[in-house]
Amino acid sequence: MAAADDADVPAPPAARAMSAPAADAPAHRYDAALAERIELAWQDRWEAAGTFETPNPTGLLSDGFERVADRPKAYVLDMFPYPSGSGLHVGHPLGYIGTDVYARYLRMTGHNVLHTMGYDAFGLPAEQYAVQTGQHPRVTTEANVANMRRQLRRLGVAHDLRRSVSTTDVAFYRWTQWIFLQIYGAWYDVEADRARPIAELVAELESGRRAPAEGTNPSGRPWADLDELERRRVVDAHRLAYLHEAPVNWCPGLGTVLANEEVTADGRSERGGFPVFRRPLEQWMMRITAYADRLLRDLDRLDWPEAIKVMQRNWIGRSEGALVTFPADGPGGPAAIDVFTTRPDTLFGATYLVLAPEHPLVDALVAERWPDGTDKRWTAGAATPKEAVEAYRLASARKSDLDRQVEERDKTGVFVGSHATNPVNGASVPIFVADYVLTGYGTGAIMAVPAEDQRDWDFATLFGLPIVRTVQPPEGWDGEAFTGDGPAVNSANADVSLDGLDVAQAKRRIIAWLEAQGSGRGTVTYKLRDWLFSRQRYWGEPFPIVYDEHDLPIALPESELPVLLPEVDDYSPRTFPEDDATSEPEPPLGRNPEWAEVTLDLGDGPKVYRRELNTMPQWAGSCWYELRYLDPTNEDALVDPAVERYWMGPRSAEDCGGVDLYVGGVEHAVLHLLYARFWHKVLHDLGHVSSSEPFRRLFNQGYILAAAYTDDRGVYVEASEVVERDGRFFAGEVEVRREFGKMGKSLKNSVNPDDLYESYGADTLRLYEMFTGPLDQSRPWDTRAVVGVYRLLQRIWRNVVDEHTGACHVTDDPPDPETLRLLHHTIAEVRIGMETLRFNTAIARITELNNHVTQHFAPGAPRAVAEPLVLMLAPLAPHAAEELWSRMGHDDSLAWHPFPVADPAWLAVDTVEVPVQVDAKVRARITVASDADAAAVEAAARCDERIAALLAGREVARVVVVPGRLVNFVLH
RNA sequence: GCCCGGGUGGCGGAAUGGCAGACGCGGAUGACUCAAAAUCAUCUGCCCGCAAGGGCGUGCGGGUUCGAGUCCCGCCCCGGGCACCA
Repeated sequence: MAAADDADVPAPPAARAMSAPAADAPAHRYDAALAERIELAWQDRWEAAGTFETPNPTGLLSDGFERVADRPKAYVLDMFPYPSGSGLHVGHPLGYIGTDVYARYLRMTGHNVLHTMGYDAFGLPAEQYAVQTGQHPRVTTEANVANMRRQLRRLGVAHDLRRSVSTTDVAFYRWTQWIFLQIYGAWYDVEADRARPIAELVAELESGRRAPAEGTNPSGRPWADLDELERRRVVDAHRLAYLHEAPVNWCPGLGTVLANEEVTADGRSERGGFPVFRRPLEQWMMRITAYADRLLRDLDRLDWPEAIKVMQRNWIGRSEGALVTFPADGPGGPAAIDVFTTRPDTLFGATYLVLAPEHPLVDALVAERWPDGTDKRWTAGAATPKEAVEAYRLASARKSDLDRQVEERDKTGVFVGSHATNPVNGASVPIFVADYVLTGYGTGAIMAVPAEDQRDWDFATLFGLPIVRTVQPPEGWDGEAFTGDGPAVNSANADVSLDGLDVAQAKRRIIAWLEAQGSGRGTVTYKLRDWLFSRQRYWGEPFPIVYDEHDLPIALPESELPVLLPEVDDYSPRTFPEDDATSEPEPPLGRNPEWAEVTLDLGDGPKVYRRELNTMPQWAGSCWYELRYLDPTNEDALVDPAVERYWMGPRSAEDCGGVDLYVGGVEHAVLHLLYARFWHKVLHDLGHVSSSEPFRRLFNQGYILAAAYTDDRGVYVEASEVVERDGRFFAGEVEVRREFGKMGKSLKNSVNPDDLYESYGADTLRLYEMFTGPLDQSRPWDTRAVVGVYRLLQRIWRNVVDEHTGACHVTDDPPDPETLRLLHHTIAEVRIGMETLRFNTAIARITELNNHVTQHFAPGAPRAVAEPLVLMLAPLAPHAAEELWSRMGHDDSLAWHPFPVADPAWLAVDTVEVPVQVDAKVRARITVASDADAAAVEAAARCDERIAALLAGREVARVVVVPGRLVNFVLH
């Protein structure tokens, strides 16, 4: 799940931040050196005491559960990071700090909190980094994971480290392979609307209760008449993981094929930006389309940002319409062309058909010669339809998606030489091949209605095809295709008339008619395609699949798991010039011939089998890691069902269950989040998990942006080396241009957290990142501004600890009522800030309280204020808070101490200051009893000198009094 | 083109339809200091005014309301997603 900027060169050392400790500073001032001592000491204590180890209700990790058994549970999760070779920059931990603050707050408010962090360590970038450094990917990956663990520990995040996993751990990927076997061993029962074990399908086929599903039995003969191999093929065609020969996204520059989701809109690889070409290849596919409707429907049950839901809805792309069959006369005899349309109401205006170049019926429809009088524009100058179609197909296959984009969508195509019949009016319509019709969507064939579809209009105009309006455009319409609503026209035959109906009515009537005629039916289509699951890569999970002498796949039994990733001489992928569309994928696992063939006894005695040489995509591990965190040491199951039910189970009949809070970036809106939902639903259907969704609540954190600088070639220069002079920016003597962008290697504007620890400490870094804005917002990094929260910590410190002696100097003086009112208001507001993930406002309220304490009680604060203040600080700056707590005489960690509760008695106030307005402009403020009624407040307002002067001699038209809020005198 | 977000001081950002700019950075002035840093104190939206005070202010234009940053309509700009999906 790595973000795109993670391809890997070690970062240059970032600039040293400033702030050297003053030579004559008091010995016990809170400075960076003291912060470091405190932080390292508390990190050791937490670890030694197992402070953040979270017990399960049962199983290996259940020690101590009785202590938390009556607490509500909370599962807080960060998106699985990829352990980058260059380590963290200060942008990465924004979300990790946020979840840590929230999780610590939940623990202090009485929850049993599960929070840990693992590593998505397989995949392309790890492999590329290893290739660059000449080391085995396992070596570099493990070193990167160790470095990231060190950096996170230094940040003070309260993770349960016993639960930390890496996708590359054999003990982890064994279960990834096991889940693959479950998916391979399942099929989708459309009537039951869920996946079921494949054995149940076989039993139903055997018993005759069920016939093979449409498209799974090419011979068409009944199951009973099929031989063993034919039966295996039929069963395999039902599986949720299946082999399929189809055009795939081949990326020569990366040397692998990619999923649709990994290809950008302009036809390039999301990672690396290399061109992607369509190329037919047999690959493993995941039948995610079987879940399209449930993935769409269940979005309504999720507490996710609306933007993400919209992106998933768009990606799934449900559209309702109709399948219509057009009979055709091919040279080889009659054929039937099924088209999908969302506008069956426009059928009377269909004046030609278009098939995608790869459509399987094209060959059967190509005529021997051009019909007499064929328009020259339709032939592309070819002597015969066959020549024209072949040339066109070749040309479009050679185009990458990028090329198709560049050509500004000028319509191209050729006539195949034959005609079809429009079922509603018997009209003979010409059949074209054109690449504006896509193979993978609908049926790969359309009926073209130029009057109501702009694409068809463009094509019809270019090729001189007839245009018949079937929806009356409004008065004064001067556009081309009309896609709006209006009364149907020109839409009647002897049997049925749509004329005068609106679009929705016309659709219903024509679908009914088509169904009665047997010419079509209403149907639903999705944009979502099945997920291409094979990669020609070394650094991924091997498939638990072998092939027999018939080249048919066989699942390895569970007892053969894990299938270990073999050693090979050269694990680097075979890549090609990035535009070499004709290159052939070559999986690196094939370089170990001893591994590639294996002798096994799978029930028929020892036989030689050929192993699957592709590996799984990086997404595989992140599809289920949240389940493994629950029960990471379980060797008998991916997760104990009782443990899953406790942490992720539904809370009510309507609840989908899942993680209580999932925090990560928007970039995973369709990739990871869709794949993970799909796997989770399969596991749910097969009875392995009780939750039907993995992530009940999703929150997108913003990014840390930072200034980046380009020279006059537009090349980024190292931001830490740029200096500002008179509002202009220079790298050495060269003037550079400033811009702002997401912090990362590509913009050369990374800031290393290690430098911040050295200059200020981890607590200051944590506070700074939380203070600059609400968690879901991106914000620019400004090293100069870090000092603000550093001062806050120093001031709090000084209110508790004597800077010169190090002694605690809190007093036992009772605070005055004003202070207590402020304290309890602060508690109430800090709680709101914590619960809404707006930690910036919580920090602001803490700052105000501390400023008040400084002004009224310096040098030492009353204990009755200092203690709740420190407890409120604890989730945000846990080390400093622990240290202060301990210096105030407490032996135990405050991590489990109850969070302060606001006393309602102190939230109520005796008097309030309300503004008095004249004509909605504030002219005075008066202080009144907080329970004063409207008449009393108005009377008090009229008594105010300034107000009295302003009202003197004027007629008051109206008086608005909102008790406790304001008074407004409205004059004429 | 379509679909989402978002426009508030020099900057990051606060504001259940009810005192716009909390809190912080930056800036100014002062205290301490030989001096500087650190620390502390005061001020700091813009304009007019010596002041008291007044005027203007939440992208632009309208509307609803006693009252709009907040609600409604129409624009402009910025960021993101999708893009020949029939």
